[in-house]
Amino acid sequence: MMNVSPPLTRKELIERANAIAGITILQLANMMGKNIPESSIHTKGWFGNLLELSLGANAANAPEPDFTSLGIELKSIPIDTNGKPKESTYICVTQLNPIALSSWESSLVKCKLTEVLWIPFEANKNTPIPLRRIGSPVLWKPSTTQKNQLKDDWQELCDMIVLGNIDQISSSMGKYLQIRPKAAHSKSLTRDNNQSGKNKLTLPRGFYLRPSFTDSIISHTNH
DNA sequence: GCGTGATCATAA
DNA sequence: TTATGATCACGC
Repeated sequence: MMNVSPPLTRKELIERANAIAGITILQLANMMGKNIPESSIHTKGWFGNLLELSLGANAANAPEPDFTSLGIELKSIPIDTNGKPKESTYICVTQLNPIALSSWESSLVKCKLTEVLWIPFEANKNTPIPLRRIGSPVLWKPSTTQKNQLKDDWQELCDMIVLGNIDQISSSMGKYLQIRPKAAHSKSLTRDNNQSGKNKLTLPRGFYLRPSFTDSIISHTNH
């Protein structure tokens, strides 16, 4: 399998992403010497990993942006035949300690969403995986309005956690940013280390962006 | 278990 | 049809 080194500049990263825009998943897999899985049931995240390899992402599974030195996060985003996001987008784990909950400015969500390279790809079930095409990349930084929207949601949700009410959080909360389970299974447990959490065990959760938010990103920038 | 990459499956 | 809650795989 070919090894791709990290891009040294934003420009180089964008050029790499533009170079694969329009090709199929089969073509990219061939370039990287990878076999395409039959089904995505047991290979969730496969395409995201293929993209990381082919663009030279280097953060591995560390809680920081994929292109570490550039501070840019990579996100693949499945789109339907109308170009709309098919799924919400996972951002990061919901940390349950006082420092992580103390301010938006120092939060992992803000860090991950400082700058994102979105790579849309066709994901309608009627198209065989190998024939699905990769779309044009969108390099995005949140606007002031978007930042405020995300911050408001983050604050509301984190306030609940700080008050010891994490188990009252529902996925329906948050206009654009939501908290949902992120675990191996529904019986998974993690410790709530925030000061009002009384060290209770709770289901691990993550932050996700709703499709309405990501749609505004990818359809805005494309025309 | 934690954090990464996400999508599945069914209730609403 | 859509969104919530659940789940799959992997490195460490």
